[in-house]
Amino acid sequence: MATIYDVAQRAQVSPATVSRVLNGRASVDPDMVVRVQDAVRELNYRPNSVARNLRRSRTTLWTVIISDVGNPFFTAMVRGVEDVAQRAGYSVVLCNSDEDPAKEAQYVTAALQDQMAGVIISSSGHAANVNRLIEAGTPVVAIDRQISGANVDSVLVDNEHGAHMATAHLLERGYRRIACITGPRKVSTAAQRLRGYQQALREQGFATPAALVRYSDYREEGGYAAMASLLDAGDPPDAVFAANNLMTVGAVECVVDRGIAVPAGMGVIGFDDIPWAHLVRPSLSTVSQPTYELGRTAAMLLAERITEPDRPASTVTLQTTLKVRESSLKP
Amino acid sequence: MATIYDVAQRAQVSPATVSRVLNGRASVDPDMVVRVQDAVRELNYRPNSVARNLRRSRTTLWTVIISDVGNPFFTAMVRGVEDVAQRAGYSVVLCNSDEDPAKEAQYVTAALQDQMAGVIISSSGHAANVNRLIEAGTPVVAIDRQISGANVDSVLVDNEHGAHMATAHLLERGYRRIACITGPRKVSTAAQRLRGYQQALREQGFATPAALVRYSDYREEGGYAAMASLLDAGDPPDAVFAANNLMTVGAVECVVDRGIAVPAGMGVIGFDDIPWAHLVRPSLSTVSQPTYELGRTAAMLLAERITEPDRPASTVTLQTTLKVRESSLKP
DNA sequence: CTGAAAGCGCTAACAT
DNA sequence: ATGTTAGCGCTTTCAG
Repeated sequence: MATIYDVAQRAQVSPATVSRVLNGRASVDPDMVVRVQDAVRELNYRPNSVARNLRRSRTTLWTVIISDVGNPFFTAMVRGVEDVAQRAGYSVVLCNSDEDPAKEAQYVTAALQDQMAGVIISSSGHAANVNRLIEAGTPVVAIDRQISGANVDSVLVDNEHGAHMATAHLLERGYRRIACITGPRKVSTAAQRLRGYQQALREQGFATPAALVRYSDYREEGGYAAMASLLDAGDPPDAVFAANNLMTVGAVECVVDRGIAVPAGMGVIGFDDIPWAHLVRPSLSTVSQPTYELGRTAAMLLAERITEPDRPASTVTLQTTLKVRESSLKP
Repeated sequence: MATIYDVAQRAQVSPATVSRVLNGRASVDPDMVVRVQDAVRELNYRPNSVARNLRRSRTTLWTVIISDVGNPFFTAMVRGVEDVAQRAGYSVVLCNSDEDPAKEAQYVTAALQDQMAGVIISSSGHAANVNRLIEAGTPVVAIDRQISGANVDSVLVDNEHGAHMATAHLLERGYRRIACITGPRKVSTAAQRLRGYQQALREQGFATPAALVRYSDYREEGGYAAMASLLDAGDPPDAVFAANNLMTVGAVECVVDRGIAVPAGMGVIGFDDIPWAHLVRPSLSTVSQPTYELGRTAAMLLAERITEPDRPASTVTLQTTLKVRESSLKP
């Protein structure tokens, strides 16, 4: 690979001048500019960004830490991040923590070592990781999941409200024993969606027995198992609200396997869409999230924080929408 | 951030010794090892990998270039890559080319500038990009899509055979006017799957009229449009083979919108699974690919090429499986 | 406006 | 076995 010295030599100028031409930061004699550009072309010179990064002590890389690449919710979100990142001149390193705080910690360490320009994180719960980044001065944005005990830019959705809508809708349709399958205890969205569910029940004068609540893992298998456990317990539910898309799929599979009809024998509604929800029979009612927009917003917040490191942290909350399809329509 | 000099000073040794302890490359006096380790801990020292990379003139980053992050096929593949990469000490930068050769070229340029340790690419067709990498000495593995005119390690599936199985299955079930919706002309998988389809027809003595073939874009909307075009032409098909998962979904949507029954009025089979194919009604018959394994294999090949740059390029072809579900069962 | 020179933090000869 | 030293390729003062 040609270096900046090769270009300088060929263009009969100093390396400093080549650098100036390349970065357009200072004014350079037009003749020299042309000579440098010619030399760059002739040598097929591309600046070595590793050297540049070392010198500037920053990179043009963002780390995005999500908890499940297998979940279309996160990939759609990442798409939103990438589109903004690319436009702003950053590349995105995608990291999959698998809901494992240890893996998450590893990725945070890597982000620190690699001098990442910024981090967007959907944290599995512990504030410690995020605080390490903040202390090191790395710009961070929390996405999808709140981080208690860290003062950080955040992009969230109205989880409580969404869960409330879903539950109220089931009540309105005549379901009376409504169960809730929520996510891991440490994850903010799990707690908030559970709270929205409980509140909707209470408002209508219904009890919120713990027997109808299951904490699970936001995965398909977890949703299946939780549903099985609800059905095996005495006095099973007549409807279920599942706190994410994959668990909804798992729950439906379980219900189908048991030969229970949806929505007649069991009403189902889930938080977050799955692709092709409309092709599934019965089609799945959901609380729909602005997934792509979530990513875009986080990316914009990160870009802003990078240019203005000292402004106060802000939290953006996006709205969810109730999508009533067949699975929640009690005949 | 603490540097290696800070650690050296605190441990009363030279920076070189700290480096040796950290990298475990040479033998160091046990006492010093302990002193260094203590200093590292006390200063919370993490090596700056940008500096390390510059010095070693290589990084521990892989670039994975795929054509659609929104397609679960690619994300599952990436999961396979990541699992192997992480174990081998590499991080993965995921890049989304959106089937756009220009975007792909940008990412290749970035990979070159950033001194990426290796690249796994599902190319949109032009060998030029891949050749730039090879000429620069960057280890490359082609995944999912063949690159003609480049001598490169490749991991593929038996596209022709898979398409052949799908088409033969439709014939066997009694469908007689079978259409094919394939991918972009430049993409190797599109050509191969089309060829498998044609061959199966010819073997059974059927014609392969161009009127029953559509080139599309491997996207849901494209599948929908291609199906619409097939239905609007005179003498419409009684079955369709779609060359990827998203186009299958689009085709089914179109058929449903037109009020045609699947599989009675229209048989449908697709290449590559979609998640929850079994929940969709009618459930979709598919040619299933070992997606995760594809990623794993590519990653292993890349790791091997990095350690042995001069060995001859090899091509691994994985098998596909016919998954007969409801959508292809003519009553 | 331009060039010389100093380093960013680390590793790998080389010397001891 | 350990330390000294010279860069990796680039940007950015600082002089001129």
